[in-house]
Amino acid sequence: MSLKLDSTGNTAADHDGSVKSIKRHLKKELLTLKRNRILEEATELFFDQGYSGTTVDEIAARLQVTKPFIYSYFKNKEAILAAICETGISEALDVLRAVLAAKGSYRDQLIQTLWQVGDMVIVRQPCVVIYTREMKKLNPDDAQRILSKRSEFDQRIAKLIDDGVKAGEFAAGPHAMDAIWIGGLISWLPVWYSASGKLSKKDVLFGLVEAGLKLIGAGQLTDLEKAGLN
Amino acid sequence: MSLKLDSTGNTAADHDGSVKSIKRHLKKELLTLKRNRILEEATELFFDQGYSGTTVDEIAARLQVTKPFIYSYFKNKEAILAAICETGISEALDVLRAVLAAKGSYRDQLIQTLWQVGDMVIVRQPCVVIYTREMKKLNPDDAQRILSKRSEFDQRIAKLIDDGVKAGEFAAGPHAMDAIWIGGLISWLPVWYSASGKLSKKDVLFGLVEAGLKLIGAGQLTDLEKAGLN
DNA sequence: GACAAAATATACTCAACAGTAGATTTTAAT
DNA sequence: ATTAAAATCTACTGTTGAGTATATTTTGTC
Repeated sequence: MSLKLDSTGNTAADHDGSVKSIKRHLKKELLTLKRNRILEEATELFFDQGYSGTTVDEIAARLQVTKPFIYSYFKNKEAILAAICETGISEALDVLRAVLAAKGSYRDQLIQTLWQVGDMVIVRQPCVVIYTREMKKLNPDDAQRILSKRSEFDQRIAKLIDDGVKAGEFAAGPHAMDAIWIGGLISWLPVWYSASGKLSKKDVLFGLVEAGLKLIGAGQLTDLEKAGLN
Repeated sequence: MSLKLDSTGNTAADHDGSVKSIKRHLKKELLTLKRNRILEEATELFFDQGYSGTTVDEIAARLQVTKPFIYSYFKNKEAILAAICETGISEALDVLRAVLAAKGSYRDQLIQTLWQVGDMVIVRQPCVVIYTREMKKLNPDDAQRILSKRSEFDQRIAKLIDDGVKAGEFAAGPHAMDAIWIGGLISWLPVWYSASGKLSKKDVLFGLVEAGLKLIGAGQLTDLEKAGLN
């Protein structure tokens, strides 16, 4: 039958015979909703069973739908994987851009970056884990596109550190690898988070920010700064 | 034809018609050698392409051998995976036991543990990575056996910390999670190591030891201690 | 309510791959 | 040299799963 949508039901409908444009709009929304539901279920399955260990039929079954349905939204199985992998990177990049666009000291920008991106990574944990695990199974085009976003991320962090050093906010010294280390810290957050199992998201994020600051020699997190993070 | 052995050739043969027991012995050695070569190639392939992404025929081809050959050494594909996964844990446990058996202060034992186990983990990188990636594909029996070794590892570390605290060598306080954190540090070493790509094994190991010491509040690594590590 | 178009399902194809039965070669001892 | 046993291969089976051609249902429009 029809695709199993979110538990929110959404029986809502503006029933008057209103203009086409509205209907078109609704339709488009429906399409992306369905696409997203496919990605949600696929993400959960890939996360639990791995990419190769998951069949397209399984994804379909979860949605109470059949295989060709999936194939009308994605060219092939690998396209689903690519979409999932891209989600994590894209959102991280969006968050980073937003943080860097806001004004503030470099120190503040770094703190915010770690906190916000860290938060996003924890929330999108499965995407990030799937990406690191299954990267090698992407076709070259997808791999390239995603990798270039990943590079932009690293470069922006490197520039932030560089600017901060020039402005005298961070300790001078060789920072060549720091951006990579910070990227690493963030990437491995999901593992730390789920491995410990007991720490709250907030605690983990505070830990991340403090580690990041130590890494580039920007000192401890002050109580005031702590209070500013929610 | 015959199994492609190590590049060392090994045409050596004590040619005299010596006693059976020697021949028997040689034969047994050959068997384990072959088994190990299968594991070596499988490890490389699983590491690069994942477990599901690797066929038994591929493993056979690498050894210039056929599939039934493999199946005469392993019950099935999953048994190969289990053997690989077990290698990492078993060797880590061996190293840990040896370190803990040697006398020395608790502080020294911790330093040695981190250094030696860390070294082993870097060397056996692929096994460790494969284990963390493919764990879920093991059958319950294998998973249980391996997990119990993993537990013994964690418990011994926990005990080391505990003893060290009681002896006043480590800072008192809640250490409930520290063993897990240390286990985590060690587990993620391969990723840090290969991700950075530029750091030497030694540098990474020094970093590990220092992180471990900080974690349990045992202070910095002294120059003397550094000198003692090779 | 009829009809075109869109959405979704049924029922298949084809290839890849784990695992095996039985033939063939190699080894080692007499 | 002969022969039994061990080692290894050839050639197969059965299944699974990605991807698709075609039928059916649903939706929207007149």
